[in-house]
Amino acid sequence: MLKKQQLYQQLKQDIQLQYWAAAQVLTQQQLAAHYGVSRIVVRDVQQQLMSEGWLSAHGKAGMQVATFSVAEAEELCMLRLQLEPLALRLAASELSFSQLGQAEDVLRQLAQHTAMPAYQRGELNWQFHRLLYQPCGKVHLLRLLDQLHQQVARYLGYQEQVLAYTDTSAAEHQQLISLLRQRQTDAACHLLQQHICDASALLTQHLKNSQGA
Amino acid sequence: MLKKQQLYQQLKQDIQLQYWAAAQVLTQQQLAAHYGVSRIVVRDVQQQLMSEGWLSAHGKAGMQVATFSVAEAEELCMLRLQLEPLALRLAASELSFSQLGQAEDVLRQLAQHTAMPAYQRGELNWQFHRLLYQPCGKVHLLRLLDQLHQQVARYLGYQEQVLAYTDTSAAEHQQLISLLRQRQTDAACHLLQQHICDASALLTQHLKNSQGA
DNA sequence: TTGACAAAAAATGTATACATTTTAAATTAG
DNA sequence: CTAATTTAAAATGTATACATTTTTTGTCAA
Repeated sequence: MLKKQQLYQQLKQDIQLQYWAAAQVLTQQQLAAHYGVSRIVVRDVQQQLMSEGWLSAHGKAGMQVATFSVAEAEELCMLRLQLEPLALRLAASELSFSQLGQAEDVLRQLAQHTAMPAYQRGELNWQFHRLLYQPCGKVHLLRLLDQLHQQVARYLGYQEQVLAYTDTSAAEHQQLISLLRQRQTDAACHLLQQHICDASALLTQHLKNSQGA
Repeated sequence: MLKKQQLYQQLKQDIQLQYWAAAQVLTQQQLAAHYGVSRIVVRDVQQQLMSEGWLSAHGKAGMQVATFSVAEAEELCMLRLQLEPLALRLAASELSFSQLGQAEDVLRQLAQHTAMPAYQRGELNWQFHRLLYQPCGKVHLLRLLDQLHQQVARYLGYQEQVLAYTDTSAAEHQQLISLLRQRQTDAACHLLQQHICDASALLTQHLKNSQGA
């Protein structure tokens, strides 16, 4: 029960850290040998990672490490832009002060531990957003947003550039909280929209830079 | 390679036709024995169907046939309402006349073969919509809409009541095509929105009825 | 040299077998 | 009789083994 979950985490991270290069074709046997597990486990993880977009089918046999494209990045951002404000709007009236407090605690963690590795900051950042959406109570929407976040995280690649992104947004995060506390839903949603736009711009810019290199 | 796909189709259909009742707990062994395949195949299919919402995890072991709730149905409809007009808007300018023609052919099939089984009509209905969205070129969005359609199909349960739904919408479908042909994108999107609203109302009504029974 | 075809190698799909975990039953102490 | 603990049964996770498909290699004829 742990082996599968373990391999899932490890393989995903190895893809994100580009140990396995984008577009590289991997075989079940290769992975099974490399990680010291049976092919069965690899198959399970493979299917999961394929459904999450980390791997893609490659012909009749084999799987390919997902590649990057500006178009895909823009699509992901567009979907975030479409769905996250919706989630926030649905959640806003349900948000308890305790939940807002939780979200603020996450922000404080981000502010205090400036030396935290990039991927951890990324996770905390999403945790913050997620806490705000949670009370909307729409399971499909929330799962969808989780998937989108994963995809975007793949693009960010846990690079240190993410720092710039999370730092810039710290002020916006605080403002978002205070708007929500005052139940100014419209303003909060609008700010969130802006916030996602900014993040999107940084992502596509980052992507264009790294593709040029 | 066919056995897996075969079981996938069969099991999904059996769930939809309520051979396996909602909320029923199934074991791998049970299914393996019933369908005459190895547990490995069942595992693969199980994971796929879980990610598509037909099955849900049930404690530490076992899987449960997904249940129905008005809230979930409404959420699915809301997401359709949010995303399908978006897809149509993005696709509208790219839609070729040949593609519009294809869509019309599907409509004609629906109109001619009135005795077609409900599930086939449902598939054709989605094929029509899908053809209109396809040219938007957003792979994630399209995959997402496919998943949503699957979920809604699960709710419709291939019951004959679906007929009412598809019949009512025939006129709207034609009108949609003609608006798109004239590149009246705004009007087309608005009509689509209306169309989905109608379908949603029928779905939730159908659900409330069948739950009362 | 090149292209097609045949044979070998490798990879995947599937089944069986074993190990571990989970669930159910049974026994016993209170 | 109830509750807790132990024991047995069943289900799942994982590995190995076999069958089938896919890919590659190598040979031969044009």
